[in-house]
Amino acid sequence: MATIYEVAALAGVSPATVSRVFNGLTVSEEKQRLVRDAAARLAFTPNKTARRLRKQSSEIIALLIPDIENPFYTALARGVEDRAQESGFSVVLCNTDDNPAKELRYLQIAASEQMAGVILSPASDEVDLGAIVSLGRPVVAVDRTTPYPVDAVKIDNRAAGIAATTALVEAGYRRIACIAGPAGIEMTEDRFLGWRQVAAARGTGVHEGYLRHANFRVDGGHAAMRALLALDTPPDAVVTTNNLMAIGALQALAEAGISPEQFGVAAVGELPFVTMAPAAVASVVQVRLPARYLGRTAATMLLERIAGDTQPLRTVVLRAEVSPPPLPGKDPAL
Amino acid sequence: MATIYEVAALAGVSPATVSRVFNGLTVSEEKQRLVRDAAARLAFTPNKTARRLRKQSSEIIALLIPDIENPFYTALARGVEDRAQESGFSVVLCNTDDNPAKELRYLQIAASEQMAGVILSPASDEVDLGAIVSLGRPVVAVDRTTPYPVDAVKIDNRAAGIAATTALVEAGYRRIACIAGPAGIEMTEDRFLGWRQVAAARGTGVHEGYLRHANFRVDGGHAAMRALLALDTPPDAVVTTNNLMAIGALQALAEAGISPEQFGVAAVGELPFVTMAPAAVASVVQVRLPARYLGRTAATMLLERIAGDTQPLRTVVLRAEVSPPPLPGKDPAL
DNA sequence: GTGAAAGCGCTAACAC
DNA sequence: GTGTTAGCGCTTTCAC
Repeated sequence: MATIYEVAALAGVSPATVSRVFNGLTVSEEKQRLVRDAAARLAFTPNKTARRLRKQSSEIIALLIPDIENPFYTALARGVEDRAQESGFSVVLCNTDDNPAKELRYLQIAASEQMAGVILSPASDEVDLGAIVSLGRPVVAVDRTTPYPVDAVKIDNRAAGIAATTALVEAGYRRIACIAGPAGIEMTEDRFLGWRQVAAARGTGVHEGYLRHANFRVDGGHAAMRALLALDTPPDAVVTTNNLMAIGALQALAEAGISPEQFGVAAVGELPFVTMAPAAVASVVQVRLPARYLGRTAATMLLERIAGDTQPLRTVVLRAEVSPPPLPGKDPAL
Repeated sequence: MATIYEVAALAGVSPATVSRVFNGLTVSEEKQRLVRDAAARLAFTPNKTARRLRKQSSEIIALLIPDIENPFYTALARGVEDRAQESGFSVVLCNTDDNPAKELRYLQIAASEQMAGVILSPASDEVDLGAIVSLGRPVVAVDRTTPYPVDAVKIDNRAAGIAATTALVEAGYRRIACIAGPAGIEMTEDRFLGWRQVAAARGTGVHEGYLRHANFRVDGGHAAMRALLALDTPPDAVVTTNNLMAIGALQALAEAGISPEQFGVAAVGELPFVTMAPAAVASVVQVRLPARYLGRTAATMLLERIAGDTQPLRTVVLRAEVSPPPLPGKDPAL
């Protein structure tokens, strides 16, 4: 790989001039041409590592998500990546598995790699952002929050829980259960509080055992749904606080020979890749979360901070909406 | 961030000794202790950027995939990441969108970032790996191949296509169509050649218009299936050469009021997140591709090359298998 | 076993 | 507008 010195020698200018050309600083037309020609002839690419060492910062942002196999997070990642790319940044995707130890390790890597900033969906409230923040690296929390004072982009989770539950009530269901995520994560707690609020207000009664905590994955939703069906007075509908648990619940229902037309299912989140009959799909309430936009917004905020924006901490709250499934063959807009 | 010099000063040794301690070179017990204490007190973390500039190489590998929202690739990425992590490497995930321009850009980034190696699923045959290879960076092609001489890990695609089609023939279907991916990608061509071979051999006859090329996404499969159903003599079964197009096909069938029990569907690839009734699921033939293992194998090969392995180029071919769906609630093993 | 010193390739003062 | 030069923090000869 050619260096700035070789280009300079070939072009008959100083290394500094070559650097200036590649950084868009003022250089005479004439020398600019000489430099570009020489660079092209040597297939010169600036060495990012040297530049980073010198500048103490890079054009890489770290994105820490709990589960790369959850379509919600891949859509979010997509949003981050698209926005980052527009500004010439690259994204390193890190999968934390909701494991605080992995999360911490990635934060250390982000620091020692001089990454420009971090977007993360914290695995737990205890995540220690102190080290990275004190390094002056901007951090944005996305989807989930953290007690640490950083910018955040989130969903109005309470409203989402309310919307999901209300839709079931209005469809005539009266014994509405809730499959919530692990206790201790504000995002899922807000969603199930929305459920509880509606259940209490509408007098549908919150039966004993109608609240289930599960992991956020398909198997968690599946097991929880089976348990609900095994109750003495099983529910006639269920709200899940994320997308994958809804899949698990639907699987358990299918195994029990129950179609979604007979049993109310509402998910906070969008079901990925549904292949059910249109009527069945239509009967599943989906509170669509703007995952991609969430990522794009987080990236935008982070990039602003990286650029030196010093306004007070912000939390952007996005509103989810209950909506019909998108037409097949249509890509959901941004 | 503390530097090696500050640690050295505090420990009363030379910077070189600090470096040696952190690289596991021979240093006396005594000084080792001093250095570690000083490092701990200063919360010292070695600066990876400086190290990389000096060593001309990093512990980062680039993974270029066509579609991060396709569960096949996220599973593959998962395999790469797990294996990389075991060796202390990080993975940068890059989404090429099957766009040669994006792919090229990422390859340039990989080079200028001194990444240790590249694993990629080429967007096209024309991808130019010359630059990165001539830099001495190892490259492994995964899932898809490239004319360029690099290591590769792939599926026996012809066999997969044969298996999918044979299963439909044995189930009694006689008018079997094929929804293939874009022309010009060897992976999908091999799969549809498997289909054609069986169709010809079994005398099921390859009707005019039974072969459809589509993009690899859900909408592509959906449109292709609709077109097939609109034929004068529509097929009674279909083989799709990837997972997402199968989803699209199933959606189109569902819209037409046709259940998978009535119309044969075979997919090369695994349907993600199925929520259909067990009987319907069972009637869909899925040729399961070991996505995660594909990724893990590619990562292993790459890491061997990075470590200096100079054996001749290898291509590992993995065999897919037709199998029943995994039990719900079970995570597919590695 | 340990220290001194020379870079890795780039950027940013600082002179001119 | 352009060249000279001093590092960024680390690894690695080369002496000792």
